[in-house]
Amino acid sequence: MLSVTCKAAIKAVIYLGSMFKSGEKFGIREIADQIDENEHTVGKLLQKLAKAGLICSAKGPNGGFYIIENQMKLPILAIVEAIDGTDVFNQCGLGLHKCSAAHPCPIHNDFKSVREGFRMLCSEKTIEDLCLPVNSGIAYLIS
Amino acid sequence: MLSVTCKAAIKAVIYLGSMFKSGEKFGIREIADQIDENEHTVGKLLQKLAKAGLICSAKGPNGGFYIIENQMKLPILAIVEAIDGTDVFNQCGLGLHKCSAAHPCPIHNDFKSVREGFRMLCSEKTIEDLCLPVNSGIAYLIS
DNA sequence: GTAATAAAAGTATTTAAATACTTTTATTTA
DNA sequence: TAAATAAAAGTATTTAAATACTTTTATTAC
Repeated sequence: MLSVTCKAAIKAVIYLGSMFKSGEKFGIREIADQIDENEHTVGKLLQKLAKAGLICSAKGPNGGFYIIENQMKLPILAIVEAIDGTDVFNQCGLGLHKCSAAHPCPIHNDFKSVREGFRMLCSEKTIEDLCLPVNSGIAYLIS
Repeated sequence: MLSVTCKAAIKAVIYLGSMFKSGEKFGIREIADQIDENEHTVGKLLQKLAKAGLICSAKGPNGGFYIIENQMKLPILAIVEAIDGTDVFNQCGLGLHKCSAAHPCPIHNDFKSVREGFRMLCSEKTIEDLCLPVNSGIAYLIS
């Protein structure tokens, strides 16, 4: 569904969100550790997210990544679009390059429902929403 | 969601199914052409499907691949399992190695619904079902 | 203003999936 | 039985994503 990098990005942002109240900034290494993902992959993706305005970053001593109130309100759709693009939400279930209601593949409608369900999930859940269960200890970013 | 190879496999089997009544056999090249997929990829995948008993094959002159009545009754789930395995139906939406109701990721339940929707689609739709719209010209295997 | 810190940026390597190529085996037909 | 055909099988290459490494830039603190 989503690339490894994109799933890591969502976890990274939820991690920053769950630490929002601390007012601290977090380094690449620490974030990677907390979400059990590759440090280099996390470094690159944090850069992209910062450039896209989905998180904030600060260079130098006591620098790192953090998130602000407005960013907490964003749906995870914003992260998916920034990292993987919008293809996930449009691609044909059987890989037809041009699959549409007018020229459908044999599973067009059923797969569309699945895809729409996923899009719904991504557009309805905000970072803030997903931080709640993490902060209350009923959901995790690491196994 | 599914690998390129797996999507090609489903299309290949639907193609064979849609040609079922002809009683003919079809070569790798022809199948690849009809579903607009790479010839080599299709060759490999047809071998796998034949070995898994999801389609039939015959060597030599007038040989090729074909499908029999029983195989038409199989759900496309059988193809997915043979090519991509069962991971698609179990993997965590955020990539946690062990994500469960007891130790869930923040999108556990919502993603589970999406995944279950897809599993439903795969286990309910048989080759036969998906050949119908293709044979009546209202669905396509190629754009 | 110098040293230390940490992200930004650019480049290189690794890995797995996809694609390509080659050889072998089974089957048919003449 | 020999030639032709087509899948089976094995190996090699390519490609894109992931991971690794290096250099640059900005910021802080002394």
